[in-house]
Amino acid sequence: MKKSKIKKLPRSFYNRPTLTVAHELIGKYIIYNSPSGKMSARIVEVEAYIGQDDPACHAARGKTKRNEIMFGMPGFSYIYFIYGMYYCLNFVTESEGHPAAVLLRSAEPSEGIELMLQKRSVKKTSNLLSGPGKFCQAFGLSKEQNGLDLLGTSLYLEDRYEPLPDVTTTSRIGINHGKELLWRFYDNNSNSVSKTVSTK
DNA sequence: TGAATGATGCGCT
DNA sequence: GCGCATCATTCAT
Repeated sequence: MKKSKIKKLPRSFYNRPTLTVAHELIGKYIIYNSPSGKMSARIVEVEAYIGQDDPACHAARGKTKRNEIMFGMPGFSYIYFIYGMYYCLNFVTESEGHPAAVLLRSAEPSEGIELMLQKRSVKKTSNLLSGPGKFCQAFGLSKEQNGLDLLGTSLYLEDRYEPLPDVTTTSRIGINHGKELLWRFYDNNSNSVSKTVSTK
């Protein structure tokens, strides 16, 4: 077995300001030991959603059955159903009682690509995980995986100590409120980003 | 290359 | 009912 430096991200990684966590998540790896096998991918695009003052955050108008996981401890998965057919995966950040999360928007497939292609057939792998709905479809994530502890053995994130990516910051996508906030982060050198924004 | 649109179901007013 | 942290397809340029 190859000796490479790999470390599962600890609870303390998530228990920090959400914008810091979001920025540092670019270039990290997500691993899912699914019922059909192991899958992993390199994160290239995320967005931050931060409680009280963020009108686009699900938790902005208080705690409900749907968003209660965001009010809990950091380092858990928050998965919600959207537009009648897709799921989106978030990582809960900041301390308990402070609702915030980072939305995983897109990633580059790494291990278990065949498994992903069984759930979602595409011509180019650059289109396999290049969107929040696409990612959950390929990984087979649904409400069953909502509220998983990211320090468990099923779903977790790793730091593989690769060179730090060149990260670009823009406004978030697909929302109607809080558009002015530059809370979207992506790897400027990846071809798997969900939507390119004119950088003029 | 980009704009418009339909699919489809849940949570909240 | 309406709106939604989306996507694939269709049609126009």
